[in-house]
Amino acid sequence: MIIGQAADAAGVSAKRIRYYEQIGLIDTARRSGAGYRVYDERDLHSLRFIRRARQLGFSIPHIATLLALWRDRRRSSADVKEIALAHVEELRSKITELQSIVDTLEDLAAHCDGDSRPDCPILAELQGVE
Amino acid sequence: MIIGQAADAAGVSAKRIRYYEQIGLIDTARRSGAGYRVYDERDLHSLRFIRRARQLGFSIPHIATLLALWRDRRRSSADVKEIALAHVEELRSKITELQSIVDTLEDLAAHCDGDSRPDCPILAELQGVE
DNA sequence: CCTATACCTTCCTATTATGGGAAGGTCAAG
DNA sequence: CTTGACCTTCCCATAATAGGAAGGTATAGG
Repeated sequence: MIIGQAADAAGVSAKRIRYYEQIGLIDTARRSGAGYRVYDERDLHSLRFIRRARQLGFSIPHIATLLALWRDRRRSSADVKEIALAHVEELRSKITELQSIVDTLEDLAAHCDGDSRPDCPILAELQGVE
Repeated sequence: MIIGQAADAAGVSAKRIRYYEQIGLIDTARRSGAGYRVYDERDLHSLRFIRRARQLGFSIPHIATLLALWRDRRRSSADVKEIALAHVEELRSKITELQSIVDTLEDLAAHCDGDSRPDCPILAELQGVE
């Protein structure tokens, strides 16, 4: 299987696969006589694992750790859980931050007439009028 | 007032001010005899406006528009409100997305023993075991 | 056998909004 | 006149890709 086929099968772009190889997230692929990267089912499993982890918002360094744990038969589930929960905490903070922005903007927008007149609490707030 | 003072007064770094000038978000600063950028109160107002807008998560292109509206005495508040509400919608989608990841991870973590044994629903999910 | 086209390769650029740092000029105080 | 704290420009790095150029390869059809 060459890179385009692997990309289709794993649901990632060929570009990404090369990038993951370049940064060392996946092993250097074997090459065909013509220099084409060659993949097998095991590689697809890794690529799919990476894709799912990315979809869950894990960073590539975190995924590197998760991949290592995944391959380690003697891992402890506690290690995995710790990474996942730390990630959840990060996401929660981000959500809280975004939510507070939403609240602020909605409050401002609610007091903005939204008509053709120039008066606007949103700009007033940005301007720093208390 | 030179850049370091303006930076302190406006609560942004000197680097940022130069960057904002470079990309055209703020006007090219006047220069002193020695070539130092010189700022006045009006510039500080703009920089503070930008800082607050960044804190509310507006992108620089959006801020450019908001700044233009802010300076336009004949603006309509509807234009400002529209940008703000569109931004709110983006934030909401992002929050929803993050929240769904949090829900997934918490569910998986709840079923993960988190002990020294290797069994781990989190890795099982990433692996694609249904 | 030749050619088209659909791949593959590497390498370089761009994205977003900064931060870091080097090399060198300037200014104020002591 | 030196020292230190500024300023200047310019280049590099970040995270995780996408896009594209230039050139090699595999395959199918005529």
